[in-house]
Amino acid sequence: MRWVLYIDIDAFYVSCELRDRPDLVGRAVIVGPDPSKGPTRGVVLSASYEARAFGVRSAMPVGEAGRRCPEAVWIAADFPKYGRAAEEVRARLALRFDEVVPLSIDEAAVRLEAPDADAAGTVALEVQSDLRESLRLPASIGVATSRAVGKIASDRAKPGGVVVVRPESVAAFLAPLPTRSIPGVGPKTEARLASFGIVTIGDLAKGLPLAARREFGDSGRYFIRLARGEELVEGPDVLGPRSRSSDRTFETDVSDPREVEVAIDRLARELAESLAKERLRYQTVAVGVRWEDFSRTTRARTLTGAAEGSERLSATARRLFEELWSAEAAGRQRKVRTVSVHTERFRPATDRQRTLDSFDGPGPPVK
DNA sequence: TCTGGGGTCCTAGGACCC
DNA sequence: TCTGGGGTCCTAGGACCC
Repeated sequence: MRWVLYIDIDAFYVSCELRDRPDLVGRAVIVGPDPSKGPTRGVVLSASYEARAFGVRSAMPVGEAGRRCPEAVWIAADFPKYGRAAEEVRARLALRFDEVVPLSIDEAAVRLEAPDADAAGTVALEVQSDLRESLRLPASIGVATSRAVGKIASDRAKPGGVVVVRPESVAAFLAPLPTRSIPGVGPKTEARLASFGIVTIGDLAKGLPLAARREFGDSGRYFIRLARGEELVEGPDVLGPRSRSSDRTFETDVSDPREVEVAIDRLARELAESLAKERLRYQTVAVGVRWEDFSRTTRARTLTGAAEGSERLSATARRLFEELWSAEAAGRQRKVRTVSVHTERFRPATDRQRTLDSFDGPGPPVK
């Protein structure tokens, strides 16, 4: 019988930091920019369960988190460290499982053949101890026959548990949960469902009124299949990256377009460098602006062929920003909070020597 | 309380083609 | 002269996830 183990590392960034700072185990620890070190527009990236007891949550503005939990120990984020730890987890899982599907930096699913639910649950417990002992990382694991139910089970298993859902119990397991527990249902969809009287997954299992069926379309059909414990079509496994972007939020909102253009140049260079490392060429370039009122505008252009290097990226991005800015200047004239440079439609870079702009200037390429 | 920096997927309209 | 149906590509925006 085929099972899915859905593995989720608890409070991932904090747990990575605690490996280097065992003295902080058991304390309220928050990864993010320390608000006592001056004003910042940052948010909480990860909070230990001790900090969560004070009401601190991921994505909360750090000022709010500092007020809720004054005793917290703050640690600045170290993304390369977390990337390495994620690799360690995947490598460890690959020792035991043929198919390891990374689903985010702190989540992965593996396929398992096991005769019954008890046997699958035993394997999950072994994986959990293995990750704890070999990598010193705490995991929650959901065991089910589909990835989606496995994920929901892993959420219920947090922190540090294992939840096994037998195939015949899927609908009963899900029925009392709020629709919000479904991956893909956020606050907006939850509210739209509630307006039809659908609050729990059990309500969904009964079907949707005609008006709701029209409104939710394909996703509505998916929700109902899930709620009834029917077989689900699993998304494709590992694909290459589909897009890459870099953004920058200004410390204070900006009204001078030249200042934004300087930032765009720098973002384009960073992004081109990261794409070059992965040997990817891009064909679509976009620029996004988040305005002072937090709304967003984007402008995209697809090039006639795949491009690489920062010159082309930067020039295209600047042109898109000019268009976007003049449209705004003709109307509301809001200040810019965040600017982003975005690329997609990738093709592998060729071995042939590329265009001139992969050089930094005359002479041999630097580095 | 005042909201980061990454990403993915979906929808919808218009252009364009057969 | 005014017209169908289907498909793909492109763009913009939105919802959602970690």
